[in-house]
Amino acid sequence: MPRPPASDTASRRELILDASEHLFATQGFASTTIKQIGEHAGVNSALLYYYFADKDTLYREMLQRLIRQMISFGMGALDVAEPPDQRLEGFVRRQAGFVFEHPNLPKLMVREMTDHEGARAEAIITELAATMFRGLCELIREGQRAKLFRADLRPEFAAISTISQVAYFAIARPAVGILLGHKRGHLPATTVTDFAEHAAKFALAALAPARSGASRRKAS
Amino acid sequence: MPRPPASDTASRRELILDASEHLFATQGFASTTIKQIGEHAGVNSALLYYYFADKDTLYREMLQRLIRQMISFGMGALDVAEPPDQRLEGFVRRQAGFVFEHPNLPKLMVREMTDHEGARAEAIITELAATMFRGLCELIREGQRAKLFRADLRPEFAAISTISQVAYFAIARPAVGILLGHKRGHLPATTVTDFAEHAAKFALAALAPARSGASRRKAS
DNA sequence: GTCTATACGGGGATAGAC
DNA sequence: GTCTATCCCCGTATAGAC
Repeated sequence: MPRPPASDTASRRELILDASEHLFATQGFASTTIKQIGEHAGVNSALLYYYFADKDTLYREMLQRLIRQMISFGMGALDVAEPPDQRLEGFVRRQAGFVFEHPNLPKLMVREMTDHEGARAEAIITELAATMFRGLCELIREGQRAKLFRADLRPEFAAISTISQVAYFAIARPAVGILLGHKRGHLPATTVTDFAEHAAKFALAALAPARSGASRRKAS
Repeated sequence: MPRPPASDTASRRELILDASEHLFATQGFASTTIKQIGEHAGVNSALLYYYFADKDTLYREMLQRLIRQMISFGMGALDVAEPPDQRLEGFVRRQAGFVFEHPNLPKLMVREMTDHEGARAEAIITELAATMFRGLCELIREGQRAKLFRADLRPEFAAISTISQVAYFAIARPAVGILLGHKRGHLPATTVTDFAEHAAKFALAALAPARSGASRRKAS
């Protein structure tokens, strides 16, 4: 029974995926070398070719693993029994939580877009469209039917605007720090949570009916 | 495709910058080779080393040229004699116009963020912060003082939320196409302009006072 | 399964002719 | 200023020992 040393519970394969996720995210596909990944994972670089056909296959498997995680996490905020406005607020918070706990995700997604026009991630994005994005659009439609949200916004566009705030903040984080007047690279942790709260509020305000008769609890 | 043989007007140097802008934006720094740039520019690749010290210097000069263009363009929407809400709407439209006419810009900015945490673009982003971003924040503050905008949003955060919509749409364009249910890569041109209009409306709705009636806000 | 050693090609950069 | 030719490193991927 081939058992790795007690120190690493994770299989070598998982270690390789972990290391490649980090390196591909921070350096990009082309700049990351097989040898670097092996070094980071603590295995010999030739071993990568035992588990994965080539560099590209390794990349795809890594990406798929990560996005699956995000989808299951994001759906958790949509599948709850709460009114649409609360669910939307919860979704934005949850999006922020995930993105800032997994900074690799926005980086990798963005690289996909710019490097290949999303070609390598098409299947995954389609999955995303059918689950999380569709759920968010439905939520907005539901709020519109309930007169909680204004009806003169296209739900899909409103969904993109909602998502975009936290997504952009995460992607452009280094620039955001500078824009907000901080020293390079060091954005206080409170700013991040503050912005998540702001983003939820901003989206809800934009969606609120022009005549603000509708119920706005939030008496905290 | 290579440019036509050196038309007298554009210097070889400019041709090289043009080609590198396109290639760095679409392929990234590491994946773009000196030889490709030379080919695209219609000059011999060794000539790049006559005009630029090395690949990195070429990259920086290219980036600086592009961002200067954007700043001067963006400021045009802020320096007009109109009420804040109209100026904000104009700004978003102009941002969209520039970004979709210069698709290289969002790609390069995003690469900067992910590749080097913005390190190579720090000076330029600082410039951006001091001009365009500051202008946008001022605009929002002015609207707040004039009671046109709600006062319980941090101007800097509201500015980021405003910018983020179009920026994210441009960055994630391939994914956005899929999310909206189109065939891969082919987002109708009308969708782009429609979204720009939506983004301006969304931001103005979010900034609109909750209800001008005398309801006093709780201090939070 | 995991390692050592190496082939093979490609890319950045330089020398030097014109 | 612009080109031809070339050096040399480094990265992917494979062969094969253990």
